[in-house]
Parts: sequence; structure tokens; C-alpha cells
Amino acid sequence: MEYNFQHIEREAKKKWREQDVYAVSNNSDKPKFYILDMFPYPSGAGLHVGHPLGYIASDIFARYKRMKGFNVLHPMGFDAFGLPAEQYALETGQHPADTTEKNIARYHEQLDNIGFCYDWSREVRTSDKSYYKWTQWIFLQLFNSYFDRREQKAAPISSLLQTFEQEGNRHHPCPGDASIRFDDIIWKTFTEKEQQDILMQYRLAFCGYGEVNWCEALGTVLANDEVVNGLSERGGHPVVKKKLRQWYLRITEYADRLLQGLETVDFSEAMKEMQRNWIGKSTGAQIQFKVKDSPYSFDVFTTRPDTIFGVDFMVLAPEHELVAEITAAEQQDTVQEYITYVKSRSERERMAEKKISGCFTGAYAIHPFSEKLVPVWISEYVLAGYGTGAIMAVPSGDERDHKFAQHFNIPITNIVGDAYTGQEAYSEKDFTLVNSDFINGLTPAEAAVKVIDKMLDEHIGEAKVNFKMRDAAFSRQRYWGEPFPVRWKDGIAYPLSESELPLELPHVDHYGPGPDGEGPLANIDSWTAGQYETNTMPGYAGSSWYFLRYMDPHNEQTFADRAATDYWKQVDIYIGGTEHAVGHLLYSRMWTKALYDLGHIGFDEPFRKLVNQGMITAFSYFAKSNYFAVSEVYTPDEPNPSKLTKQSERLTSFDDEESVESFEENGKTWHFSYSAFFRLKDIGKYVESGNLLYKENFEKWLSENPNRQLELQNFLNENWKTNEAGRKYFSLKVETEKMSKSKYNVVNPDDIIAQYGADTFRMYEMFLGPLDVSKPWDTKGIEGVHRFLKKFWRLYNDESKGWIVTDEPATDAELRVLHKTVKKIEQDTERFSFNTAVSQFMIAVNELSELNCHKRAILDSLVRLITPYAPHMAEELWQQLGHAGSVVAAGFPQWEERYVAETSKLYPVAINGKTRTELEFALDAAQADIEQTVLADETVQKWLEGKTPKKIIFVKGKMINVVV
RNA sequence: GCCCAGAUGGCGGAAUUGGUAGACGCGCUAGACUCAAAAUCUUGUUUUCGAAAGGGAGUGCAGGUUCGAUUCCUGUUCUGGGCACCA
Repeated sequence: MEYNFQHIEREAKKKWREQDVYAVSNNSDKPKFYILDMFPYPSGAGLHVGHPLGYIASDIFARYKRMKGFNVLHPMGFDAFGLPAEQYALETGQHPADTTEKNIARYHEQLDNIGFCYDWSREVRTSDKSYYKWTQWIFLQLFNSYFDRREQKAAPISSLLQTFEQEGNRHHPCPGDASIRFDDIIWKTFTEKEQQDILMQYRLAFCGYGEVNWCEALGTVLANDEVVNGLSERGGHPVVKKKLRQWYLRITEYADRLLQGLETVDFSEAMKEMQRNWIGKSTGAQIQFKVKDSPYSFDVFTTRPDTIFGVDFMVLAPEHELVAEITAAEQQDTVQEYITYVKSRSERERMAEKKISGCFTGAYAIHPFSEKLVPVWISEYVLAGYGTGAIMAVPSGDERDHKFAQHFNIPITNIVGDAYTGQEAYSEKDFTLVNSDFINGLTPAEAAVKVIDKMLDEHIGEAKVNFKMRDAAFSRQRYWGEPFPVRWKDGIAYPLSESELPLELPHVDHYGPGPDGEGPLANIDSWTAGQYETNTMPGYAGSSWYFLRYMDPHNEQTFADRAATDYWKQVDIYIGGTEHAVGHLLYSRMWTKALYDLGHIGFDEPFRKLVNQGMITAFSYFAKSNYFAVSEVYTPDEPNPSKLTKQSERLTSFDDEESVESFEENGKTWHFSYSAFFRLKDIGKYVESGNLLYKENFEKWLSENPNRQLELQNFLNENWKTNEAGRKYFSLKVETEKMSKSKYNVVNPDDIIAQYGADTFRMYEMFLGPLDVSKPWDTKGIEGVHRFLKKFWRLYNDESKGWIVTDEPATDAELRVLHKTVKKIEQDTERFSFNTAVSQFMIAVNELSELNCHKRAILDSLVRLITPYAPHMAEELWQQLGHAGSVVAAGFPQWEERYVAETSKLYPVAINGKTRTELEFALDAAQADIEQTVLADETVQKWLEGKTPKKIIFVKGKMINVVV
């Protein structure tokens, strides 16, 4: 009987379904284990082979843990709200709910095809009202809470209200606006609106104003990745910054807790480092500068208060509110012009810009100590959201300030002394200050203390901790998201009561934006009549707490029963990509902490251990052609395919920078080249080794895609080369790219599974390389894994003789192979080294085939061993071995030391670190004996050339090195 | 620009704690079986010199530490991810 994977996998799946083997109970005597994949967004393109990489890894681990005796929670669901569905709706008129439903059905099918052990009865979808009811409920928890800085935890806003009535806010400085100060008497004089406005400055979920990418032509707000070079991706309309009312989460209040929490979780150092850098805690001082001849002053934050006497100019963010007030009359036009330029720039562009730009406001600040007049500039390199949106520039101590000063010929004060060369700033802190009045001769550390003391005395500044992290924007002017459970009345946001939840997302037929930058909900009369909030929540709302819902997915009384969250606790292993390092992971950590603070759950970190998965990339193939190609927008670093004109849409990149020429037409700059690369769409399977495309394959591909690339066909027809065998071919350029529909290089797992089966697919994905690095998919390599599974099968079944498993006792050699393999698979699985585990399976099968082993004593354990990796085949063989029940519930085999212990070692013998020969010694041999034998060895003698060795290095069980 | 990661044969990769670089697989090579094909099995396969024995070089690049470095350190190049409204 041969390995008929189609039949085997169909039967196995049927059995699992009928016996409901993956149902998970919240009541069990076994220890619990919670392993979770990052929430997928069900995109219209379906799954490609890159998506399931992490899912296969977690599935293997979940099955492994179950076989090891754990009660394993391994759920799956869908992050179903999001921009792409809405975008698709705008383009096609199909309702997002319908397309999302369709996409989820497809994902379901594709996931089941791979044979995952999800308990689908626990599936959650963020767009179900039974789910987003609780997203709204948690939002209200945040809305009705503030962060008590003394306790370092969230607390009900109602208790804050009581405090205000008793003593004002003197023990609770306002996080939203530190200048707000009042006592109980003043508090009681405030109107309700005034009181609510103040409370809003405390709430963990609050309403404020923020800048968005505004596209006037489309009448809508755009996501960053919908903006390309300052133009909308759709239509190429100008995009500017615009201030709109926005909801925020006050995640900054949790900054310290989020930092400290990193010490308690098992994330990679790189991941922790990224989060630390994102939070960006820095200590320094906040200093007030008065503006000359005006009533205004502004604060700057600096990490180097010691450099206060090196200040040569000030820089405000161009959007700083003071700019309009202090700009001198003669500078008005220049400043306005510069601000217009900056408005068209994205934050990313502003940070990445190497070219120095800026503009003098005509105003001067007064140095707080020397009273020197310091010119106030604006420049795009200062961002409004960072610190106070203003900096004091010290050219001798900061390189960016130095370049700015040089560029605009601003005189530089040297406070560093000899260390400053005049060529570049000196930013180290190992010097003593000069030209610095009362801190002359001090080190920066000493000076900082003194400066801060003096500032405190004079009430012009204080020591300050600053965070780079900003409060999280939590609203979108979009339709397809969770409605906010908020009603507006006279400018006051009133939360809905719990009994009014869920506030259902109304059905609409048009998805266009509302008036004045509002979301589509503003177009619905019944919605606006109810005075509901017209913004919706962002994509990360539902995904910030979904891991809790899986624990108790059908609960209608609460988001998850306390007994369930107390049982499952944290996610033990969370698998996903590093692209979520600072977004999703920080938000869900914050939500967890808030829910913990408010007493709803018993743990304050959601994920105990995080495992990162790499991306599966794809090979894309390009033909170099001398076909005329033209592009509207071209930068050498960033050729942008979405901007290419119609006649050259297949062009991906110009061959080389030098060959690109430009001309002006219709007021635009066009770029063209006679040497460019054309993308060959979906041609992967026709390319042979050496990246050669043979003519007959090209024609096959063309016959499948008759409309494609006729120009290219003509071009190639003139340019085929001929090899020695007379075959015509063309050399292709290959590039490793992200697998994506737009790059025409996607591979659908369904196709692979139809051809080789799910078990082959699972093992091949794991075999490709380490889980956490990105690696290219190459369908050609899958044959080897498929051959391995057939060979595995042949240990049990012979093509002509059928079942060949015998009850003979196993030999020592066979047992050694088995136990060595069990040990290695166990170790590799535990450390998520699945590629080496697959290798070990291959080695074991090769060795057992060599030994001609068909013994139950070995093969029974071997089936259990491979179950997490190839569950379908294992299920079939398990049944053939005569076991009742499913192999997924079987125990994992155990290895014994006596079968894996070695007694001797073939040592490499090196002379001066270079291996020259090998000698075998017992592991317990005495070092002196070994040295003697080594020195007597013929090869060693030869390399010694009669000299006496200086010393002999002997590392037991590793190697021997003779130093001459 | 800033933060994080990676770079090893023709290709994917292995080397778990500083100790035999290239396990395992793909591809390629030669052969066996077969009327033939598929499937399967066997051989070789880092590179260079050499008929062979045996030597030299070799883990992006340049240095360093060490008896010994793919592994640690310094610098550097390139590639990938993230940079706050994609999810």
C-alpha cells in the first residue's frame, strides 16, 4: 500500500471532526497551557504560504504539550474590523460585513486544510456585536478611570471627583495639562462643562485634538501608507496636516509600568529593546524661556541641562502654537511659506530628511541666566508631539544643532573646550565645562544638578522625566470599526450605561466620508439625532484584549468570567511577527494592566513568553529589457511602482541610476530609461535552476496568461540565447521580496496541499529554516520532505507486501536510534527549533531504513513522536497499529539515558588549532594517557617536526589541541 | 534619519555553552533497476593546487582578543522589519 495522502488526510480530518477531539474544557486536573497565534486580519487575498508559518509552529507546540499531559488552549479567531474591507467597499460597493464574512469563510477553509487543532467553538470575531459589546465595555472602563500616580495604578474617576470636591487637585497634578490647578472651593464654582473638561484631562480614554493626514479632494483622512510623497495613493491628490477631534488612550501614564513589566516577561532582548526605545524614557530638565518684548514664554525639555550656557538658538516645531504669536512682522511671509511646506510633509519624511531647512521667526528668547538674546527659529526637525515641541539648541554639544548652526551661519558658543574642534559637535560627557558662568569647571553630571537647583530657586524650571511615547490615537474617521459608546450633549461626552451596550454599528449603503472630516456615521440621520460619537475605534481596539475572550468566549454577563481568567491566566506562548513590536503588544499590555488595576483580572502582563516568527519571502523574477520605460515619480532609493504611468506599469525598477534620464512635461518631471527590469508575473514554477527561463516554459506560461506582457514577448523573441544543447533560454534577475498579491509572487497553501498533502506542507514550512528569520519560499525544495514522508510510511507499509510491522524485539542499535531521536525532537521542539527537528526525523528514518527495522517496539513510539508534525499520517498509522482512539490524545514517548549515553568519542586532534587527525578515546580515559597516545601518533609526530609541544589543550568530550 | 535584526556552498540551511565549518534537504553528477517512464536505490558534490596521497584558502568586508572565533569585541557595507491612521 502506498502513501495515499489524500485519502489519509481526508479520513483523519473526518475522525477528528466526528470525535470532536479538539474541544477544550475550562475544568481539568491537568496543568494548563495557553498558546496563541497573533490575531489574523481576514484579507480578501486569502492566506498565502507565508501566513501559516507561525500557526504551524504553534500547532506543533500545542499538540506536543497536549501529548505531554497539559490541558492546552489553542484558539483562533479574526480581527475582522479594518481599513482594507472599507476600502474595498468604497471601490466595489460591497458591504464590509459581507466581504468580511466571505473572507473569514475562506480563511476557515484554508486553515482547516492544514490540519490545525483549534477548538473552533471558541472562535471570536471582533466585528460581532457579542464581541464588540465588551470592547465598548472596556472602553468605558478606561473612560471612567484615571491613573493615580501616587498608587501607580488606574482608579475610578468617581473617586477622583470626590477628591476634587474635598481638596481640589493639589495631590493629583493634571496629566493632560499641568497648568490646571484648583482647590475644592474653586472646583465647586466650575460649571458642569468646565468640570467635565477637566476630568477629560485625567481619563485613561479621553477626547482631544490631533493632526491627521487630510486629503481635501477625497474629503477624508488617510492612513500613513495611503500617502505617498505627500500625495494620496488613490488619485494623487495633495495631502496636508489637519487638526481634528480625536479620542486617545492615555498610555503615557503607564510608561513606567510598561517599562518595568518588561523585566517580568520572556520576550527577546531585541523586542524589549524596541519597546524601551519606543517608550523612550529620558531624564533631564524642563526650562522656561521668556520671549523678548512679549508676554509669552515657552518650555523646552532637554536631557542636557548642563549645556544651558551653550544655547545659541531655539527651535520651535513649525506647528507650535506660539509661532503665530511671536513671529515678527517682517518674517511673516517667510514663516508662512515654510509652515505651508512643512504641512505637506509627513512626520517620517521630516525625521528622515538630511537636508537642513528652517526659518527665523524674528523673535528672540531671553536666556534664563545670562539674559543673552537667543534667536528663535522653526524647523521641521523639531516635532510638535515630542517633549514640549521646542528645543534649546546647543551646537557645540549636539550634532544636529551643529549642522543647523553651520548651515544658517549662527555663531557657535564653545562650552566644551578643547574637545570641540569646530568641525563637529562633541556629544560625549567626559569633559569640564567652559564659558558657562557658575558651572565652569564642572563635569556635565555635576553641572546638571547645579543648574536644576538654581532653576528651582528661580522658578524657571525643574528636573523632568520625559517619554518619547505619545498617547495613543484611538479614533478613526471611518465606518468599519467599533462605535464609541458615547453620546455628546452640549459639548460634553456622556458614556452610555452598561445596559445600553452594545451600541450597534448601523448598516449603511454608502461609505463615503461625512462632512468636515467626520466619519461616514455622520451621514446617518438617526445616528446624529442620537448625538452619538461619529468616530469609530481603530483596528487595534478589538485585538487589545481578544486573548481574554478566548478563555470564555460565549459569556453574555461579562467579557470573561473571573474563574476562567484565573484558570488560564497569561498566554504562555504568543507567536507572531516583530512588526507588532511596538503597536499591538504595547496596547494589549496597557489594557491588561488597566483591567488588572480595576480588579477585573488577576494578572497584569498578557503574554508570558513571546516567540517571533520570520516572514516567508518569495522569489520574484525580472527580465532585463531595453524597452522604453517611463515613470512619473522616481527616486533612486525608492522607485515607486504605484506611481508608474500606465504604459509602463510592469516596470518595477530601473536598471541603474545612471541610465535614468529626466524631462519636463505638463509641469511634471518624468523619468525614463532604456534599460529597465520587467516583472514576470507568477512565473516562479517555470524558472529552472540558474534562474534560467527556457523558451518552451515561457510559452507555457504565456498560454496560461495570454494577455500578459505582449511587449515583453516581442522583446524576448529577439533576444533568446541558445545553450549547448540547443535550448533557447533567457537569464532572469531574481529578487527576494515580500510575498504579496501586488507583486504577483504568492503561493497558495491549498495548491501545495493538493499536490503534496498537509503533512508535507507543515513539515516543509518548518524545514525551511529557523522560525524567527525570514526566508524565501521555494516550491522545488518540497520534494525532499515529501520523499521523507513516503520513506517514513514505508517503514510500516510495503507497496506490494502491505503491512510489514513485526513484533520482534528491537536490537540495541535500533533502540539507540529511537531514543536519540526522541531526545533530540523533544529538545528541538521545546526550543522552537523545528527545522532541526525535521532533519532529525530524516536522519532517524534513514538509519532505521538502513537497519531494515519494521518493529512495533520502535515504530509505535515513532508514530507518537511525529504526531505534532504530521498528524494526519500519524493518525492513520496509529489506527493501523491497532490502537483505539485518536493519536492526538496519545502520550509523548520518553527517552532513556542508557540508550543515548556514549562511552567513547572520536576526538579531533589539532596542531596549533588546525585539525590534522582524529583519534578515538573512552570518555573516562585519563588525560595523561590521552596526551601520551596523541604525541605518539604518526600524524601528530609529522606535524610536530621534532619540536616539543608547548602545551596540550584537552577539552573532555570536545577536542584536543597541541600547541607548538 | 532613528530603533531592532540578519549576512555561512549553486540554493534553503546545520554547528544548542568559544572547540572537527557545511548536518539534513534541494539542485547537479555518475550509475543500478526498467522495453521505457515514474518511483526507488547507490556514488560524488565549499573552493583551489594535485593523477593520487596530501596541501592552501574559506562563514559579507577590515581589524582585534584567544591555544582555538560562524560564535566574543571594535569599525564598516549591504539586506530586511518598525517609526505612532495597514493589520
